[in-house]
Amino acid sequence: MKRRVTLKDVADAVGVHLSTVSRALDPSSPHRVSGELAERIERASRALGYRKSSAGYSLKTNSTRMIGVIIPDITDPAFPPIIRGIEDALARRGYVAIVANTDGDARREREMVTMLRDRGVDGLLLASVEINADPSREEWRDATPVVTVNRQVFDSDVPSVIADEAAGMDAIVTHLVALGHRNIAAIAGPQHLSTGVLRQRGFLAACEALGLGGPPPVAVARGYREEEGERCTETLLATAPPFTALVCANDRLAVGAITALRRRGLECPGDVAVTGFNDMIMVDRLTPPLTTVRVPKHQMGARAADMIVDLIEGKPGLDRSAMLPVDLVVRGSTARARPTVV
Amino acid sequence: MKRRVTLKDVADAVGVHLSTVSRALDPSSPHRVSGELAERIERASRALGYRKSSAGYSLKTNSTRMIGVIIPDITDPAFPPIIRGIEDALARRGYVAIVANTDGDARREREMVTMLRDRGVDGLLLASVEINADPSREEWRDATPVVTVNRQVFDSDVPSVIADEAAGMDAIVTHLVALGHRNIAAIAGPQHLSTGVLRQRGFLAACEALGLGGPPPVAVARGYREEEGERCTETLLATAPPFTALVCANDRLAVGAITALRRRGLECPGDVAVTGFNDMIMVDRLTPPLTTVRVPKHQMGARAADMIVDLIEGKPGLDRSAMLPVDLVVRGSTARARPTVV
DNA sequence: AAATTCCGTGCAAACGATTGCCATACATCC
DNA sequence: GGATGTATGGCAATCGTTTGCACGGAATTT
Repeated sequence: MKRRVTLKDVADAVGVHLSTVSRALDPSSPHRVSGELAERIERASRALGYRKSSAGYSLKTNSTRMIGVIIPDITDPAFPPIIRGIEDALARRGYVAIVANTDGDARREREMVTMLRDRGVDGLLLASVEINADPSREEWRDATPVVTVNRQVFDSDVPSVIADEAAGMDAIVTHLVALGHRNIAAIAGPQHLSTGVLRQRGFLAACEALGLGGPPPVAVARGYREEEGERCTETLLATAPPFTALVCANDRLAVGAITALRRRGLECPGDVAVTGFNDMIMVDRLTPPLTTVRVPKHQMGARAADMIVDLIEGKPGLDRSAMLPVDLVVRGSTARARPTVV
Repeated sequence: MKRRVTLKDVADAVGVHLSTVSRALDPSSPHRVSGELAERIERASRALGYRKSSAGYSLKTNSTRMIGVIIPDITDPAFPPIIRGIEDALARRGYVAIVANTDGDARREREMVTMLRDRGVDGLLLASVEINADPSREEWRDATPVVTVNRQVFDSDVPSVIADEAAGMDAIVTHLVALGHRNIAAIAGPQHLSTGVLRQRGFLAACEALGLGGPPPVAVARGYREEEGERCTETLLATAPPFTALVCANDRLAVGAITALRRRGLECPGDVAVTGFNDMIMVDRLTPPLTTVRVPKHQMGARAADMIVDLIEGKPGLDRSAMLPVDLVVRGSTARARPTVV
């Protein structure tokens, strides 16, 4: 068990003071050390295998170069691509992520936040937030920078990076209408999440803009889960006027919807067209492949990561928030509407 | 920007020395402090909002309570459940994970390892290892405990937690044979990964044990990806003798196989039965739902996490390695063999 | 030539915790 | 009653950095 190599060790090897080594090794030091000496120090430190102690560094600078990432559940296919984007961008800037799952529980979210702050994270990326501001969050926001990703809190100045939900919904409805659909129903997402309300608003606005008349039937899901998609579909089938297309707030809901439809003897897209949102993994392999909106998940995570690091390092900071463009990806779950309505 | 509360602050508040506070707050301290005093200290620390500085703690104790987790790609649905298991178990014991992706690149794996060690992780969980030992790993294994999860390195004493691959394959082949299949082909996984070779061995052994005669045709995939499943299926279709069942080393390969089969006008399970391995998310929603082997992913991660913490904390350590039982889950992608062979 | 600025380096004080050792006080034992 | 323990608490060293300040000498200015 050999002792670790410290600044002092390489200082002694070169014959200078350890503070000089510290400065020589920090390229951004305001205090320059002569070129030749820096060279020798560089060599010695490499030869001895010196590695800066992150504990010592953190203690002194009060910076850990760690970012806390809080998500509902890493097991939901919607999140891994975002996390990957975060990790990639963070790595480029010398940071790492610590991710924590809340399972959608607000209390657990608070626990995770304090746990992460205790660990000294330099900033927090929240993919778990609900639309109404958490008052306890305001207390520490000045101490720990926060940006939300994929979701946002309404009526608040917490920076966020989200997708252009409205544009996505507009693209979907436009597509459906072009296929001849006039009777469109929807399954909305949970209304305490920004994605849920923004997508629903977008859907409604698009229907209105395209002159579909009267408010379309919508069932609202209690969570982005397949079973909820099934339940909402049953409800719609039982209570709503006949429809030829079903717009779902998210891919998993759409998957559930197709299951429920099929169980009722209705085929997709033959009898009813179904659309998703997100373009998560595997939906292109379903039968039928799902028509959906691709949200730039990796880019979204990366952008949020860059944003929080900018905030932490006091960089100029281009924008305080970002809304990323989305693409409609047409696959097999949408087809021309049958002349005869179901 | 108010200064953080330190041990000294609460010590001053109570009127004792800070070392006493340190002891009072550490339940496992061998040095006991009187009940009444401990009580007052406890109260004061809570009142002042004291939180131990993890930097100070780490510097002094040389322990960060962080575990590095290295995986190929968090975006592959096979890994999030394992990671979740790791995180849950780690959290129970006061640790957190830092996960890094390698994209299957051995050089990147080494980079990530040094990055994590530089950050001072107390241990490493490797889901990225290949079967042949990395000599560079041996150097630091005494300094940083390692356990591999989901995969293992052969002929080495690195502790590992894996699934019972052989039993899984045996269950599959047995199931298929019971359905009347006699001509079974297989798509094996990459042979530099333990899952790849173990599952193939298991498959071959099962075929032999069930007296299927001659070595069955197998194509080996270069990676656990859908496209590889497609490619291997094409190969098999073109070069192998006719088969009624196709055993795939993993779910994603199976998904690709079904796609390729369908493209050739062959239906699953009507014309050929297809099986996967892993039971990843969504495979129960495919058409047909996939028959596969469920590996206890969450438990696998949790077990590995507990194992490495035991190693770190010098706990008795029950076993050095573990092999978790698996279950066959029969769904729609397997059916009775047609009398007429394809 | 004297005065002023730089530049490069060393010194030492933090940062916040843990822990071996010492001191005190009191109980216990013979 | 003296010796020996046994709790309890204080002291100070230590972990490895960063960084403000001092200092000497060289370069530049007046």
